[in-house]
Amino acid sequence: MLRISRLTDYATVILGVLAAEPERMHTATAIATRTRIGAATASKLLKQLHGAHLVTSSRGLHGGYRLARPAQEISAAAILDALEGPLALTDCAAGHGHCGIEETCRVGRGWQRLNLAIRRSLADVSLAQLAGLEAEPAAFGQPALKDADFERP
Amino acid sequence: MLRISRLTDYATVILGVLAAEPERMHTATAIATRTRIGAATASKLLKQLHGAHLVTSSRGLHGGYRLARPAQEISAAAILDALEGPLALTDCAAGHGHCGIEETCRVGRGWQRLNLAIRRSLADVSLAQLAGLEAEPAAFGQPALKDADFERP
DNA sequence: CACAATTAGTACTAAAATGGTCCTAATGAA
DNA sequence: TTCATTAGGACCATTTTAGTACTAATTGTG
Repeated sequence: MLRISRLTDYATVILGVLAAEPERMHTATAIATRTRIGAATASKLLKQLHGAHLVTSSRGLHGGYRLARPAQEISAAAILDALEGPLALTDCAAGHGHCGIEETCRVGRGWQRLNLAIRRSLADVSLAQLAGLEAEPAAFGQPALKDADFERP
Repeated sequence: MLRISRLTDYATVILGVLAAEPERMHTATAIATRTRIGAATASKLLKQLHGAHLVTSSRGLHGGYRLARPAQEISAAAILDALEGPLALTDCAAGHGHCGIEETCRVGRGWQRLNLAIRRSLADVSLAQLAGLEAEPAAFGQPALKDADFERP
């Protein structure tokens, strides 16, 4: 029910560990033991995060992973995108049209707007905040839902 | 990826049909043919919606379903709740503690806050808006994310 | 009353996503 | 060279999701 997958949750935990010591290299197994996530799973996640350019890697002895940029500059939306692909509340919202269902388009547009609103919320939260590393609350308070979202064309 | 299930989408379409003619009774099969959703599926969904008190039903000849309250008073959150249970972005957010994973609690709290923000967005959108029945945009613009959400205790 | 239309409830099945593991290759520092 | 390490697959078990089917209960109408 509108939940992120467990793997995405894990990934956030992993990123949190990396964010706590951004300068050091962290091996996949070290992270795995530290977070108590299965080694193979942690490794897979790190690979995905690397593919999404959220972490950098280096192989060989003394290799490992590191955050690609400061935790303040990694948004929850970016993490979601990396792990679960672009946010799309519904099939219709994902594009391709062709719902085959009458009236869906009307409803579908509604979901798409909600989509946008949620995405804004996600974009406004950084890894630093998610992981509880931020000392002070960031400059929030922008409406996630804007009037324009529900104006009729 | 943070998507509602297809059935929930269907349910919204069905509710949209009911909302378009709130005074009439609509039989499950009529709705099914009108929306091109499978009859058995539509019927199952209507039963669920009835269980959640979003529609009222009456059996027998000339029976059918009807919206339980005006479309303006049915929120997207209520629909989500009816079809997919209470919103919980992560397992941890759903309660029961015992993540077994170190550090998760810190991260988990972050997700919970996002949870709240998203839920606010969902609560602020009515079926009437989702289905495109609202003549004018509602009084939106309240921040879905509030500063307080990310203040550290 | 008897019938037909209609919802209620439950059980079942097929398909897809999810979570997790394992293996082999490539890499790079000591 | 050697060994710790990431890269990239393939693979499988489990759960969730979507959809169907069947039977019972209810109620207006002739």
